[in-house]
Amino acid sequence: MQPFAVSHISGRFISQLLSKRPGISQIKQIHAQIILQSLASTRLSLIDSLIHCYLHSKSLSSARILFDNHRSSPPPHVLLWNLMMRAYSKLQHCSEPINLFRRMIDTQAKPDEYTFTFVITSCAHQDSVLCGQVVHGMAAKNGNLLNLYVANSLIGMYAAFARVDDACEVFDKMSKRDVFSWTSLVSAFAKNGDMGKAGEVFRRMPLRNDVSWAVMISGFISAGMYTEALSYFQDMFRESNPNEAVIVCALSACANLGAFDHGKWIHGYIDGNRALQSSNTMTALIDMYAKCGRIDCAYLVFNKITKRDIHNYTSMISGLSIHGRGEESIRVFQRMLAEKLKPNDITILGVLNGCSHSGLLQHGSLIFYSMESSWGVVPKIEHYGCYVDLLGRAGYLAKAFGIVKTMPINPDVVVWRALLSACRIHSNLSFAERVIGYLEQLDCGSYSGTKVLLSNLYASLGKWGKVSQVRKVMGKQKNPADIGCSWIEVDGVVHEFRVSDMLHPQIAEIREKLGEILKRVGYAADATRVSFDLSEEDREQAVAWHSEKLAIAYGLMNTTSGASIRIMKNLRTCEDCHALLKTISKVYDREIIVRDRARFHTFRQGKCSCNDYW
DNA sequence: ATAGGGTTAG
Repeated sequence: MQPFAVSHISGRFISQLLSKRPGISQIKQIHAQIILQSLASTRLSLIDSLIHCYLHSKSLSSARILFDNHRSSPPPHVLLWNLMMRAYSKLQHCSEPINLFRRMIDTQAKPDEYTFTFVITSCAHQDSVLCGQVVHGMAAKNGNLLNLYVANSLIGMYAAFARVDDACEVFDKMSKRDVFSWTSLVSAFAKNGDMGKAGEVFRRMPLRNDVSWAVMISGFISAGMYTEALSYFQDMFRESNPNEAVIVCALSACANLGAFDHGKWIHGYIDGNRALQSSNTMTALIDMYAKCGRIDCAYLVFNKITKRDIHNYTSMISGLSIHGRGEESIRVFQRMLAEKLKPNDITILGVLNGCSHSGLLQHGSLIFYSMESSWGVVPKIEHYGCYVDLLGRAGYLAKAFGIVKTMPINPDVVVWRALLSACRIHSNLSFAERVIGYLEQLDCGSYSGTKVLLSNLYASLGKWGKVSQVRKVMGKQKNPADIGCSWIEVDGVVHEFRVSDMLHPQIAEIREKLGEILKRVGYAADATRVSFDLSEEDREQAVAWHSEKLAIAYGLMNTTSGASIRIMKNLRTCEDCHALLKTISKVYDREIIVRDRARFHTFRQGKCSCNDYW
């Protein structure tokens, strides 16, 4: 039977067509012609070009079929292996480049510097240090280490594994380095949490670009050094303009610091740059405003978005939740479902959190029990933690304990803490002791993490003998990151206070003001309740120096324009401070908003918005 | 060819 070929097209002409990298529908027509005219057997290079074209139009599966078929008789050219590997190495968490590399070695094909760059990159995407080291060795044997790209990708791979020494070794042996080599080395130190060294290398760089700045700024953020992140963000403007990644990072720093004025400035900058207006920046803006205590501004950003995606919704829902606006959080969630958007695990976590803050047991239970069947999201440990928290806060201690005992994942410290927290809220010591008894029986590592909570529980019930008993078992395990630390933003400047630190330039003034406040509100600190981690001698000083109180003093001293003082904190508001804030809000007639980790408490006229806290 | 990103309960 004759093929339907309308006219005969020469192999040479097809080759020319393919070299122009046509679109997918044209490629398919040309592919059909090659089959119809049996050109594949006479001109093998046509298939190679065809694979090249399929890869160019991102049709990886079509390319793969052709590649696998023609591989047998004359083995494919290195270029073709490389092209296939490059395509797969663009996908993260894909082991195909390594599989292809193995097959390539088996067919006696000789890898070149391109091959190694792709394979090394995908070793970094994979979680395989060992694989990377083997490939490193092979590249060395092949004499490809002198290639700039190969060495750069090696530094990048060791950076991904936070293997600083290996990254340095490759870097030191290079004869020529570019901005990629330097940036990757900075990234290695940053991934390792050593921002001091990262900064050193960063300053030594002969040339920096926007990515180099992004690596530093995001490094500071993962290290929890938000003030430093913002200061680098400001320095950056002298050299280059921030890109989307940097903007998102800077907004995250503002969110963590509660730096509203700074965040607002960045918002203005985004409004003036079309290139920065993306779903990512909108999501980060919503999050920033919510975490700065300005849910009204978060709404404004959210409502202005024309086509809202799942991340925008997630950010808005979580924002409403930390503000204790559970009903609204559910309403936005339902609006999202009506728009046929499928929630992800974090969206569900956000809405569950909203339910637990607002005591919406029924809504929360419904979402928790149907999340897998309705949206295909398998409950993770975080969701269990949230649900246990929801049940516990609502007073269903036995039901919550039942969930913990029967859940399919091993409960972690967070879950136990949520359960014990609920016991504290409902002043149910005997139930807490039952939980502790159960935990001791299990004899697992999670017990130690709950001791702080148990001691807080005893403290809130005035059982001081029990408190010191538990504290003794805990011993000294002070984590520097957990030391009391508060921030307050006044006129665009973020002021940071730590327990017993004297670094603030106005510390003497603030101290004086604090003394005045304490006297005026008739406040007597109960030294037995604060800072058990400190020695006896330090304790009294620590009470007076407690970072949060310093921040309040500074706020009262300097917030003259508005009635409200906003304080952001990374530690649990301690009990005596809570009492102090109530008194101050009454005596000074100020509204005080405190952020405790991710939750807001508003103090107004001697009352606190959250009644479940103590 | 090689480097960088947010949304998470307590």
